[in-house]
Amino acid sequence: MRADAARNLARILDAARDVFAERGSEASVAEIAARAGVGTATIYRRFPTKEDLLAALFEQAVARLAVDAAEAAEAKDVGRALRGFMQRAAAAHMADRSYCECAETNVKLRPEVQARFDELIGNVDRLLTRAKEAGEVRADVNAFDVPILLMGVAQAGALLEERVPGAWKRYLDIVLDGLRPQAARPLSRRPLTARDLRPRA
Amino acid sequence: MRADAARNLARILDAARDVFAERGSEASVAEIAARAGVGTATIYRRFPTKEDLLAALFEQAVARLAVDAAEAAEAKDVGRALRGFMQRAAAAHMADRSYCECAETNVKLRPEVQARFDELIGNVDRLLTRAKEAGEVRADVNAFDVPILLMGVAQAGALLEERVPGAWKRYLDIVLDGLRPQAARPLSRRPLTARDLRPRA
Amino acid sequence: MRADAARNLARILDAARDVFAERGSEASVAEIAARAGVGTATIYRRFPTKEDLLAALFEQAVARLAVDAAEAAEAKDVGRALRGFMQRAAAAHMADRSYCECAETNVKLRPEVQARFDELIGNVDRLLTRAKEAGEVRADVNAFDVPILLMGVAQAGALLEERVPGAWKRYLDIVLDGLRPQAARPLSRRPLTARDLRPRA
Amino acid sequence: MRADAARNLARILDAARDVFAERGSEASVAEIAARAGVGTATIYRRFPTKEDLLAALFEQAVARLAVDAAEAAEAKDVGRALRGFMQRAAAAHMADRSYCECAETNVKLRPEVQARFDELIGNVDRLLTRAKEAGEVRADVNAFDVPILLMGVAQAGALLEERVPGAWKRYLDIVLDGLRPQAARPLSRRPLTARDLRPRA
DNA sequence: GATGAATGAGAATTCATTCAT
DNA sequence: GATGAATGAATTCTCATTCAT
Repeated sequence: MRADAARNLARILDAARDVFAERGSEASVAEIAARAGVGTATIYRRFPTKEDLLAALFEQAVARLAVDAAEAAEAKDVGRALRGFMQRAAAAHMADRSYCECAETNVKLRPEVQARFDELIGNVDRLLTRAKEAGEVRADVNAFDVPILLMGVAQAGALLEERVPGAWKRYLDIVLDGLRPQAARPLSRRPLTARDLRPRA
Repeated sequence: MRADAARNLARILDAARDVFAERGSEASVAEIAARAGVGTATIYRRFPTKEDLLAALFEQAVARLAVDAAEAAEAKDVGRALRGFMQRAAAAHMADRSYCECAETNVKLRPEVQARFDELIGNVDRLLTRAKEAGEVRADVNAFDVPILLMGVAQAGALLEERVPGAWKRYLDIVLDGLRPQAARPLSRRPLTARDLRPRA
Repeated sequence: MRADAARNLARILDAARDVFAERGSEASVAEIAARAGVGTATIYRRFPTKEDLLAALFEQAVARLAVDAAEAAEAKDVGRALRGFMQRAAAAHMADRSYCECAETNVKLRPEVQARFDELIGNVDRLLTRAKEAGEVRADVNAFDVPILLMGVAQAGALLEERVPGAWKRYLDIVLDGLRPQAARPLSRRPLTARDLRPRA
Repeated sequence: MRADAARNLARILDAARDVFAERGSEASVAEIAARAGVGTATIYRRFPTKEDLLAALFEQAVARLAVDAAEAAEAKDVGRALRGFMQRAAAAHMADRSYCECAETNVKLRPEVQARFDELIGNVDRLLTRAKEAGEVRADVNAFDVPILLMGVAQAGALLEERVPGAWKRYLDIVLDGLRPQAARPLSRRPLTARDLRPRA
């Protein structure tokens, strides 16, 4: 039954992704089970807690961002690559209502999520370093700023998405301009460090 | 009994403001009633629905922003006034967990809220127009962009507030720099119009 | 609605007493609600937790024992009074399947239950002291031994009750004989003290 | 495969013994399977029902008591032997949280358990007869009383075990004194007979 | 007019048992 | 013969809203 089990797991993850994306993280496990065509207990076999399920999906999402950032960091035109990365990332945030909700909760403190997040930060750091060297990005921002700003763009965009689909792109543009050196004024607050985002820090 | 009733209403609104600010819009009506020292039914007499209560508070909050924007629009140093307004507004967003939640729901579509929002937009428009004339703000943004951007800053800041209090100020700085003409690139999306935010539009 | 509420509370307590007595403490709140003719939420309004409900009933039961012990302590024939008290107490244990279950759990650690238990112990102590003076009870037992022994008799009796109703009386007789001085051998363990039964002791 | 199957059965029984002893009869089959290193279905192949598994273990436990009683019945110092048997038996009850729970349910009515129980009763009867002849035990008790009293001691002891380990020994002492002739008063209930404990009797 | 008691609908989670591989 | 995946039924608890006093 390895095959069937794997298929069921995939159906659960797919269903959960869809349902959480549509309804947010408060969607009920029953709805996911119904969409996946399994009983709720089947979900609880794989994921002892609803939060575990959310964490698994969130981890995957962060991992996808990390991969994308890694590719962007290698691109020839680094300014273009940075913008492309942030556009794709923001679009991914927008497509999943639960993404930002997970980032708000302690889901983000789970070690497996932290590991992916560290990868993401590392890759973004490489991307950003090159972008600074190319004069595309102001010197006083760091990799931690990027996911924060993306979250803000996505949340603001979510307010409008139903009525003005894609409006978030406008706000991403403004934020990207804010990252350019040309308009930079001194920032009133220090950049974040890894310590700031660690549990109990 | 007019006096008692009015006092009760005030206590309800105060309690609801506190509770929703602390716990978010999912706080229970019972908790608000307890904090206000009234029965739950007393709340339901004034506000047929929990959402009606949220809307009343949201309306007040938007009204306060409108007043602040009006004052800012008259200030001598318009650049400084804009930044000051946005800092106070973002701080207000941060202080009330329910604020952004209301903006996400259809609370924002209620006519009384719309009226306040129109005032806010009008005042921000005056502020922004002067700021553009002073060369402080790029020409391609409009008043609708401001509350959107504030919401994004506040939501991003909320992610960090517990661990890095005040971090939102850093992100507001970046957004403010993004609004300056110096780094402006063409925006990929048109600005919003009043029609975009009307019900059924 | 004071009257109705009080009536409902009484019905809840009566129903809970019956259901827990019959089915034990694992009976479902739903069954109690059904028997009481109320919704489950009504029960949760009065008793935030199922355990709170159990504790309230347990407290009442201990209180009844305490009253009975107080009366017994005043009786003329102290030996007869002791036996009478223990018979009635054991009968009460037998009539309520949840009684011993509560004594096993941390329900017994609740302060309100502790207070009743302290009363019980105090009254039993008076009863026992007089019984010792009258030569009816061995000197090396104390008041804490009494509820323990009663529990044992009741639990043993419960095994038989369905098939041999009242068999517990036989075992109570044997225990009562064990408390008499005539057959006393040194006890291998020290008596309990109040400290032993306190939380964290 | 005979060997593997036998090994699995042994592992299941060992694991079940441990788990039920620690957690009581409400421990989940899944936990036992995990501890045994087998799948749950393997358990269900051997034991169609969780209760069948409990019964098998209970049968073994009763059998061990029967053996111990047989040895005690042959001992030179019969009073000492009786006390020793009851101490060991009570200790065994204490060490297995599920033991008394099984005795409470209809597990005890299964024929295989009955057979073991009959052995136990027979051996205890021999032990008791000799003890009566030696003047160590009152004449009006019989073998059926012994397991009942042990159960009572164990259940009472269980209430205290966590806080006052070994306290049960004190209560066993009292019960043993109650079995001595010196303090015997007439018992208010007749002794049990084999018929009382038969199914449907 | 105010109160707070009552409730129905639903949420997460658990577990003995069955079934497909 | 063994496995572990699947599940239905049950359980505790929550909350917005209505209703009787």
